[in-house]
Amino acid sequence: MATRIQQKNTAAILEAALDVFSTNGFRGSTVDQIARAAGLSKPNLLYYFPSKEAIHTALLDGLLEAWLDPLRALDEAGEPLSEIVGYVRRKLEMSRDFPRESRLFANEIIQGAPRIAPYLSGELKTLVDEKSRVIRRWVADGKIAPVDPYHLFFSIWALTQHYADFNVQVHAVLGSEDIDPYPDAEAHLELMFTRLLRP
Amino acid sequence: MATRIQQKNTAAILEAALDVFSTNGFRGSTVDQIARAAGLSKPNLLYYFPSKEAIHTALLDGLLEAWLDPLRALDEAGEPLSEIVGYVRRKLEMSRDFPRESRLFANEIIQGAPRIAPYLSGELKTLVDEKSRVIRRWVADGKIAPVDPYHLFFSIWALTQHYADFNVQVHAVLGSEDIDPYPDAEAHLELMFTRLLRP
Amino acid sequence: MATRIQQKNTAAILEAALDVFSTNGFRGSTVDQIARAAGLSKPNLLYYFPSKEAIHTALLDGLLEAWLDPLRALDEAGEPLSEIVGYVRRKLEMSRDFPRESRLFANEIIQGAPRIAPYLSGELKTLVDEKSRVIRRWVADGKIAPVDPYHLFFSIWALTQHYADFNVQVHAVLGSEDIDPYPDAEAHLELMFTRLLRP
Amino acid sequence: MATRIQQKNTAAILEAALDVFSTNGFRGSTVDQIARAAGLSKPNLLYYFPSKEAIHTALLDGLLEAWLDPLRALDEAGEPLSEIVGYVRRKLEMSRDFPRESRLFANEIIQGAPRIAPYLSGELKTLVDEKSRVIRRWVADGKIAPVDPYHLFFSIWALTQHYADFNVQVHAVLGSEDIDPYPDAEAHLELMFTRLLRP
DNA sequence: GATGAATGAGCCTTCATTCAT
DNA sequence: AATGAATGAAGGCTCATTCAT
Repeated sequence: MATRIQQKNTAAILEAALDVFSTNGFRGSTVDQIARAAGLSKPNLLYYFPSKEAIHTALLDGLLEAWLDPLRALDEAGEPLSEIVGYVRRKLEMSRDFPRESRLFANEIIQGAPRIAPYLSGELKTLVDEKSRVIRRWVADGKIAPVDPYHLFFSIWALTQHYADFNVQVHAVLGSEDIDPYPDAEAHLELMFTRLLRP
Repeated sequence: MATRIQQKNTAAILEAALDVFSTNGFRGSTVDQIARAAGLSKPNLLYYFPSKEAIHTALLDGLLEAWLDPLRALDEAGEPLSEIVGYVRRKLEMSRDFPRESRLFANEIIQGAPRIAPYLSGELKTLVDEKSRVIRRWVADGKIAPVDPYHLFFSIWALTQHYADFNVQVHAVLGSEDIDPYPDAEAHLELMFTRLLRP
Repeated sequence: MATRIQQKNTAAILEAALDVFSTNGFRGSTVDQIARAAGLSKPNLLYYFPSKEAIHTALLDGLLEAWLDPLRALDEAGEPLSEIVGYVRRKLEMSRDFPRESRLFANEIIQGAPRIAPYLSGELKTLVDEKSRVIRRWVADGKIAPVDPYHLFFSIWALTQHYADFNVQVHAVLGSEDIDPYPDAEAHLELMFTRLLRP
Repeated sequence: MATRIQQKNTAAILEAALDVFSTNGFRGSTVDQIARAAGLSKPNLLYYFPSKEAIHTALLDGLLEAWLDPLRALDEAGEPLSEIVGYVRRKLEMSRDFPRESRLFANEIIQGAPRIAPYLSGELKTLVDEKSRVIRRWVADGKIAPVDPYHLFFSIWALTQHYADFNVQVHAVLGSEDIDPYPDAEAHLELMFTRLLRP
């Protein structure tokens, strides 16, 4: 059972590591950076996690655990269009509220998914296949316009995660750090998917 | 004036570096890796480029130079919808034909654009602003449905680059390395933007 | 006065340390290994012994104390040949019953005796010199064949300790872990020294 | 093909490493020590050998290669007693001329032979078994006194290597660093084996 | 007596870069 | 134009020891 201090420090480390890993990638990050950000000495940090890799793994594990929740919530029994738009909205909220997690994930994928390949073709694919069947049924039933479910999901992921992963570019184009792009993004994405899918 | 050998080696280095940097990121790549991939010794490589950073910069400079071409080609005088869909198609082709360049760019942006921030708020923003005015005019003229030009561009970038940057995930979901996602992707994206923009 | 627990823990530490030091050497052993083997936490172990070095010293002190007993027992008044063969037998029994102690000692000597040099040229040499005089007297009296006492002792130590120190090699050559080499060893050594010394 | 400098530095490293490893054991030795002893910087040393382990392995490989030569030379066709005494003499010469190699080997064996166990039950045992058959034949033919060949070899190894491995103790007992124990040792060992084996 | 927490020093190794040829 | 040799500066990790409770 973890003591108070353990909980506090473990949390501080993961928080710091998320910051560091998500902006610098795994190899670009140093244990020292993380330790400093967590307010610990390097050996003290390694007292809680056996290695740099272990911290990264812990972070990814925690992330992947929650990563699919928005998709899981897509309900076959619901109204098709609003179910899908709801999924888009939830994904966009995740980008807004957990941009570092999104970048951590993006870093992994772009670099060839060395650590999470099994997850992609395992859990992820299984769930996507399951929900794809739902989409196909809705299409077959004429409840939404015909669409390739896989590419539908790719669209949703691409469009929502973009606001987290490419956030620097988004702000550069919008012309200011202070503009919150999410309200407009939400309206825009809702429009896109509504137009695409309305039967 | 560059000799034949100089040209050949410089090209080999940039080709090798693109491979290495795009999959490992800047810090994750070593000069040794690049030298080996280029078939040169490490000191010889550094005879052509003064530093690791310089190779990376050269690569980015070359990339950014061409990066905006598809957007530049968007012609105010053309037919609005097919101009935009044409832009989407060109960007998607770039993802298909130059996925490493796309990942190189993505790596930079995700990591906070330390080296290309000026480009983003300079050249890029200028061009985007210019083309945004075109979009707005088309909207004002009733030639396309109302849309926020910035978020329109974000959509195009997100959707097209996704197939290059997240290619590992795309293939994992599709279930095979051998499937070419681009034909379906093109149809899907064309549909999306047509539905979105048709007045 | 040491409590029951103190005695128990001190003993457990020394027992564990003997195990660890004798197979890994001083530098090759870690306090953690010893603590784990003793069933104690690291700080608790250091409550009983102030340092790693102190444990090692305690072990060596205890060992050296008993190390010379077999030689001390060599009795001038006894029958020369059987006195010497008796000494050989006792040393061989020590190898059989206390192989770890033998390896601890061997490790020290091989590495230049950094910690026990004084003992070697002190206690050990004094006793060896004393017993050498006995041997020389027996030779002079024609009770055993002429032999250099120093090299006689070297022979005895080398031959008997070999079965403890090189035990891995002995078993590899004999072809099995399960063979007990000591009965044959004893016969062999008795033969060697009898043949050597019989007048 | 190795250049002049390579040969020189590789040799210097192995020489230095032999010194350091044979007195401190593997774990007790640091790359820094070896580098300093070889007159190189630490990274420069690692330019020649990829790791500390590799240096150690190179040393052991070279050693084991030559380690069995004296035994291989034991000739079935020769005069039995002088063949065996000749073997003893050659082993003793190796102790005198290559004491560090002997201690390197001893360190390995005492610590459980983690790196050379295969050698012991492979090459070594094979050769020992072969030569044991020779010994047994000589015994059967009445050319030497009955003796267990395995324990005969153990005796030879123990007695000869002792002068290298326990050399500190030998000198402490003899009372001076300046005494050369080998002449007396040779006479003593010759006597031992002659008495033991003369039919 | 005992333990969770912490750390300074050190160790092996990597790497971008420089030097000499 | 090319390469073998060399190095300073880090980086990940270990470890004996100390601190606080």
